[in-house]
Amino acid sequence: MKYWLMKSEPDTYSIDDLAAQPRRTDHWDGIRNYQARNFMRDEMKKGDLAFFYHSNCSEPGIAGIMEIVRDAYPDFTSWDPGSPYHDPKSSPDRPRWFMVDVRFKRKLKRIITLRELKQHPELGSMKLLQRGNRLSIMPVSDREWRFILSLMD
DNA sequence: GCCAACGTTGGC
DNA sequence: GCCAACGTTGGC
Repeated sequence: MKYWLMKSEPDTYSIDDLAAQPRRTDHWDGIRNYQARNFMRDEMKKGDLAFFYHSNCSEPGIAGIMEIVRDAYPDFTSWDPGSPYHDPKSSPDRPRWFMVDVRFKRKLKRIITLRELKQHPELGSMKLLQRGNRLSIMPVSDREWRFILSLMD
């Protein structure tokens, strides 16, 4: 079982939006970066856990935890001309982009902000904190996962 | 809104 | 295959 961090802009889709879905489950669409896609398609598996990270907002940070409940499958928004995520190079026959299904597990008692994460040397090698990092889906090590959760104690 | 850092595109 | 131009991400 692996751990992940997945970013979303809360103005577009927040952890509360996920929690409000039927069965608290939704598909994670719109990933249009190859590295993020490859993580999702090749390594992410049903049963994995992920931090829901709020990005590009007033308080960037980890807002909660969700579970991957379906392995990657083609992102159908990629061939929907009406979708903001439309990619003319993707089709049902030759899907270029993929998504997984995620289920809300819980919100953290408080948001663990990016600013706070940066203050811990234990997290120095975390991908999220690397210079210029723009990946929207990235692995989190077991140690980092446990350490981050311990910050709330 | 600014802008650094990056990824992608496309001419050559 | 190179690389300039462009578009996007995301913190601040």
